Amino acid sequence: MPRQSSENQRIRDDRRQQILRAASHVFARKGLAATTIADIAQAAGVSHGLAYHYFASKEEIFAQLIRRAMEGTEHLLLAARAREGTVTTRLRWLIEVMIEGASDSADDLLIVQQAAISEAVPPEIRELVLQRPPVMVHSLSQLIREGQSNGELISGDPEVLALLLLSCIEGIFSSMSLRFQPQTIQSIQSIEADTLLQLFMSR
Amino acid sequence: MPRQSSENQRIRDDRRQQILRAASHVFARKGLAATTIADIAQAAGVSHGLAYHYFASKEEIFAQLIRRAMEGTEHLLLAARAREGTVTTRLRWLIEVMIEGASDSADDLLIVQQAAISEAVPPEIRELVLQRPPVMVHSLSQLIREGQSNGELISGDPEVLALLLLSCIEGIFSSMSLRFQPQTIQSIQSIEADTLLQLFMSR
Amino acid sequence: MPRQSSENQRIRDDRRQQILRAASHVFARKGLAATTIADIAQAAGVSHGLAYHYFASKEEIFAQLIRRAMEGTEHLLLAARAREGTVTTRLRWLIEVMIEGASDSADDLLIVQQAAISEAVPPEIRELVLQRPPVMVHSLSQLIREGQSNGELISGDPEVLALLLLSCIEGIFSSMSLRFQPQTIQSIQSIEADTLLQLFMSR
Amino acid sequence: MPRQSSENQRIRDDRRQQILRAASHVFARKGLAATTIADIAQAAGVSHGLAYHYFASKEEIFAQLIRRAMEGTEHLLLAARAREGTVTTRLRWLIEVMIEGASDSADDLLIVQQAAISEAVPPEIRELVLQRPPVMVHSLSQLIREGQSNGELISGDPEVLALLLLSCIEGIFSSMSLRFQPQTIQSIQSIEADTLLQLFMSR
DNA sequence: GATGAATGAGGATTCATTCAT
DNA sequence: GATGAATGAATCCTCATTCAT
Repeated sequence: MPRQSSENQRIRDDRRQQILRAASHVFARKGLAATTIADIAQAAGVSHGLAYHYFASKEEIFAQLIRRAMEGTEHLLLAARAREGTVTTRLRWLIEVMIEGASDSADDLLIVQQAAISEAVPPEIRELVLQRPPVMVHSLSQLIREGQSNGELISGDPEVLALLLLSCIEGIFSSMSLRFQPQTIQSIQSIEADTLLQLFMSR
Repeated sequence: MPRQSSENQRIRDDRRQQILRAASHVFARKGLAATTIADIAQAAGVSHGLAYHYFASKEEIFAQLIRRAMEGTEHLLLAARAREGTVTTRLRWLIEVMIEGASDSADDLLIVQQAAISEAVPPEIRELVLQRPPVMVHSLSQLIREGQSNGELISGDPEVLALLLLSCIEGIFSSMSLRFQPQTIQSIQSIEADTLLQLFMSR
Repeated sequence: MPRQSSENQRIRDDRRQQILRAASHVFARKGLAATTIADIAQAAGVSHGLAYHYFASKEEIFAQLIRRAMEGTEHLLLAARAREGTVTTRLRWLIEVMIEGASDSADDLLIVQQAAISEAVPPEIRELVLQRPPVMVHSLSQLIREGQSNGELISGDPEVLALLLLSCIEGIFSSMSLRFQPQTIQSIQSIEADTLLQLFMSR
Repeated sequence: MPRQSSENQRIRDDRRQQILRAASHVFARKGLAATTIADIAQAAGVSHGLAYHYFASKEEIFAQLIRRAMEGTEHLLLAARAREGTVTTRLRWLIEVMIEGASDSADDLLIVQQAAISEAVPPEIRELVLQRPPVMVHSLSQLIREGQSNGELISGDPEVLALLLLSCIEGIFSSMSLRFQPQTIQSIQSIEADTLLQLFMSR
């Protein structure tokens, strides 16, 4: 008698997650090109054949991770803009949330960064990745514009300032992923939001 | 009549540079693993066999580029610390010089970044790359400490502040390499140094 | 209540036939090596696992098809030789029956042809296939000999003439399987038997 | 000093031929799907890597063989139609030449046959192969028509008769390739042309 | 009986590296 | 110095086959 199809579905879902999780870890450390399917399968504790049962190719695994990694970030900016309070407060919230989240999803961040850097990733994935920053810059610039009009923030091209802030955050992410000891991360998180904010506050 | 050995030497040097330049370009775009010797040779306009006259392996080319890329950055910090003027002035100079330099050596920066991210690069190269940031953080922290003691800069763990500044600069480099149109870079360069400085100035 | 064993047997037989029929179709179009068990299972509308309930391997399915395909042809020659009438009449009957049958079992014919051509089919199957033609040639040569001795047929080595006839018939089969539109087949069938006969009639 | 480019060209041509020759042999015996590049390389006495130096893929080797195999056949029919003499004479010449040629290029013939049979060969190659027969049938039918109008040949749809003749020839080829001992081939060649002709001569 | 998840051997293909010329 | 033919290790991917359910 065949397995119940619901049971099968559960197995499938489990395995997919298991493989994706392992892949995320390995891709983050080695990059797309240097990672072999065997690496991923071994990290996931399955045979490499099974990886192909669930994903068409190494690239597809990578693509799915990228998609998953980018889903979250979108909302965050909209949420920040929709909040109550001064622009400064909302910006602080945004920075805090992003930096807190960073340590949870360090692998995802590294993967997205690699995808952004390397022309070796398939074009359709790259487009996905390269599209996002301009969108985010634009969205953030709206919030900055608002802060400028009520005098909270310094003047200057809002798009440029938004890019500056996002770049700094990205740089911090990168440092955190690569170089921080867990205990250092704590102390950083507490200091950064406030300090970064100084960048933009008028005085 | 055999060619003069000095003439030979010149040819050798030219070829080496030619290959390194091409390699820098390709590695920056594709990463170590995804770049083939054939890619490099083609970009340099030589046969792939010739690359092995001048370099022992693909990794060695990569390693040489990394070494070259990191030579400059060392001095910069020492130079900043040795300068005349207030700490603020010296920090501004440092940031300006780094950001100006960035657009000249965008390829180098991307390569170093990849080397830092990816475990796929040979250990001896990675060590080289991962050693540097702590050294730089420490060196910069000395300057910050000086600024704190005379009240120019805000208080806080100098190492953490140094890391924060370097991370921001790195994030900006990354954005510049990947996303800026040439004309945008101009406007960014003018705004950033001053703005970034605000991070640390006491008020 | 367990199913009646006769009922079970019927199901088993049905499934076997279903799989063999599908396999015949797919093998005829792709050949042994290029056909996957998944192809066959899909064409049969069953899971690929089930194919292994009924057959030990892909090769065994192929072998069974070959055996089945060759069962018929044997009798035909004996039947022709045992018939009443002139040799010419009996030859005409033989050719007609073979060519009529061809369109019903085009898939089988293509499979046997592939088995004959390709060294990639397992030796024991190949032997089966390669054994047959000599036997058929010999059997047919007896009939031809008879026709020669009573002056109906032209002279010449009976074995060679038999081979010639069988080769022509095979060539026609092949053309019919591959290239004819259904409607063309009709008109061919009517013309061929008589025309082919001319090959051998003395004049 | 690099090798003279003419010398290189010679080597390249030699190797290509060497690989094609070996491939022809192996493909003829095993078929496209069951043949591995390693088989071909080994038969050619080169490494499998080298095969990829000269050909993009297994399929490309196969395609080149198909193209080569079909070049000759075209001309033959035109040549036959352009000859002097009765239609009967010209037909005999055609058959003789084809059958003589067959033993020289048995491998090519088997390959073309497989390509015609199997859907596993890439579509663009298959089209090439399936295009030919209709063209040949039509061309031959012109000659037959001529023979009918002057009473040399029996009546009947010229296209059908042309197909019949070509099918017989193909069947004979097939038999010759697969089953004949070299010495038998001789005796066959002498008998067939005349005998086959009988098919079509009016009486 | 029936399903499909799981494995791993096998085969296509790429590419770093060597070496004769 | 320079070229590119040649090799083979490494890697992607497919698919026959097994087996728990």
